[in-house]
Amino acid sequence: MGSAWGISRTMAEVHALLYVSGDSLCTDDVMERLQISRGNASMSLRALLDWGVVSRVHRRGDRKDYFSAEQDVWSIFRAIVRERLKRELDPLLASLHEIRDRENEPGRDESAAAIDARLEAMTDFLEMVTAVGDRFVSPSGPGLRLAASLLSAVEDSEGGDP
Amino acid sequence: MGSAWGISRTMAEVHALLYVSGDSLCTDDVMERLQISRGNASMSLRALLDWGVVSRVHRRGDRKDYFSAEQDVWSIFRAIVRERLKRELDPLLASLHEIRDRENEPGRDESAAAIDARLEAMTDFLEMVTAVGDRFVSPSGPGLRLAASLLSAVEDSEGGDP
DNA sequence: CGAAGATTTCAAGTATTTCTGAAATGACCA
DNA sequence: TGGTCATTTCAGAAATACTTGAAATCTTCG
Repeated sequence: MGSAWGISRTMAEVHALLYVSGDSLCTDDVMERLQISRGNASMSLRALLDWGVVSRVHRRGDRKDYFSAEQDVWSIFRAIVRERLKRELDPLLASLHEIRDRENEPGRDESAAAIDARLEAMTDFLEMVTAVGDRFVSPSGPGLRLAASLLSAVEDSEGGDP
Repeated sequence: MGSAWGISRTMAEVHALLYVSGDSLCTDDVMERLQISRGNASMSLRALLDWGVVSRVHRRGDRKDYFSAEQDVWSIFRAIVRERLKRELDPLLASLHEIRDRENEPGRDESAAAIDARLEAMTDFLEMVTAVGDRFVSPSGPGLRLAASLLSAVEDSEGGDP
């Protein structure tokens, strides 16, 4: 699956394998199917666990760990959005806040005020995006699904080309 | 600005410089401010033009090209979403279609059918996401802004913790 | 047309990320 | 408790991605 998902190629391959196969596979299965090293398989699986799109499964009478991928595409999508919001927006907002706090000191002239205005426009916007995103990404509630219904409704009601 | 935007660090820096400064700057300004090579500056600016978040400005009586960043945060966001949909979802969907076309040949057994079902679930989902995304990313129409109003309304009407 | 100045391209170098494989750690059972 | 098998870690190797700088190309003006 696309390598440009904000995750490494191998991680994407491992997820694709688990999702498509539908089964739970153990580390050795993954290594063999994808021809990757044990360490790589282990790290990729752990990362997928952290993303919440893969879960560990124990088989009775077997000491190995097995892994299976979440099968609901909505859950997968939510997990991906959640993780990417966290990784991409949060650090950016943190930096913007830091800058804002630092800026309230010296002799402020006209152009500094204009700069601040632009930074604030960006900050406010990203805070709004984060707030909306968090709402739909939260594990409980109608969340993203409801959002999509609304968006689809808008799409349908707009008719053809204007 | 965050380096994890799906674009390179330098490109992000160039955009941040142009956005924050508010002015139009020429290649040499960018090189000097960010201490980067001419080639790098040129390539980054071109990429930003491709993304549609920076535009070329000509000053009469001056042969140099000047560049200025889009100032409307909504437009910036739309451009980023548009480009990322194109780069991340489109290739993925293309692969899925290719697989689907290839799969309709040999002796199909039970597990092959199950695999196809999963691939189709994913394909359908991504097509839906693309369709909704395209609608809101399209240059004309209320687009994303309307979407956000709707999403905000939902957010507000949900009240506090259930 | 030709010179001057600006931009783009690209091979080579540098930096960053990812992968490997073996050693260390952990888990279970007799 | 010690042995066996599975998992995790991590330093170095390999693969990617980014940057540079100079040559090639393009544009404008005299």
